[in-house]
Amino acid sequence: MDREWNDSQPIYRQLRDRVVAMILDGVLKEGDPLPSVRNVAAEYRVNPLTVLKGYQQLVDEGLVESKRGLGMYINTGARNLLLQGERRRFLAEEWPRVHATIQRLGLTPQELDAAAKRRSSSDGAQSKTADSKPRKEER
Amino acid sequence: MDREWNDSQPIYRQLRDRVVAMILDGVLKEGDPLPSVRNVAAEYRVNPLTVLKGYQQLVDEGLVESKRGLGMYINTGARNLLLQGERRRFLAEEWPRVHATIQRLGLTPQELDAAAKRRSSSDGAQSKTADSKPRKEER
DNA sequence: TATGCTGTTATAGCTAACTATAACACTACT
DNA sequence: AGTAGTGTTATAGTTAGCTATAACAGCATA
Repeated sequence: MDREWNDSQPIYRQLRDRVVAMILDGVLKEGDPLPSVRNVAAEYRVNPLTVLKGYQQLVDEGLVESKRGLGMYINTGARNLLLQGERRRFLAEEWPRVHATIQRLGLTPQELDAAAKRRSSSDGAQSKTADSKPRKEER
Repeated sequence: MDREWNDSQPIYRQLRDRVVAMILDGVLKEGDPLPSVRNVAAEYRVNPLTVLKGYQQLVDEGLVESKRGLGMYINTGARNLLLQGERRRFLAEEWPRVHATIQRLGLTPQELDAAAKRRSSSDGAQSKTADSKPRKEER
């Protein structure tokens, strides 16, 4: 399990995204309870408030419901709501930027496919990158 | 012209990314000066320090060189260095995540193509005119 | 020398994100 | 009633990002 956090985005946002991914992947089904705030906080060594903030986003989006003393439960229709909303957001905001980058770098479908497969394993070694230029060290 | 900033990333990072894009697109060529810190700050209504921070990243990456009293100039070999580095970073870090999202949402190539096209109209960075502000271009 | 453009540094203040610690409120189960 | 699990709120402190304002330092040219 990933215990690491991407430095380019707030933790609570990444937390929200992970739950979303789990719902879309069917790991968490409608009616299921989310992992408890305290559990997640302990597991990932993060402040409970941070976890709560991520969960609250999901509540605000109408995806989960909070039952005090019980837990937070995934609403019925959550997955469908996500498939609509996330698709729209991705196509309108994220994909155009990514697409432009792909064009800019001149990446081929072959390269992209290869990189996508390599995903599950942690890519430790990249051998082929030739750093031809000596780096400057002024400061 | 985009005066808007993406809320999901710090401005200085986005600024750095824009310059990188302009280098890759050939809008800025090696040896060219970057738009001055003060100009950019005024144009985008942003603090000069924020601009400087973005530019400093480029210096740290060995892409541009700073000449006090003159300006910041794109190093020779910058474009090549970028094509290497950005490709590696994108394939290793960004693409796997994006690819997973595409899979998860069940997006088809048709939908992706359509969304990609809808973007270039509002983007404008591809045209040859680098700047709306008339700049001195002698060196 | 004076002006006007560059990059750079210094102070100080604001907000968002995250943290630590603690307490409160509710529910289920024994 | 007691306990242990939930979510929730309160207080307070740290850091990163951004801002405003001002000054300092180097280069080119009239």
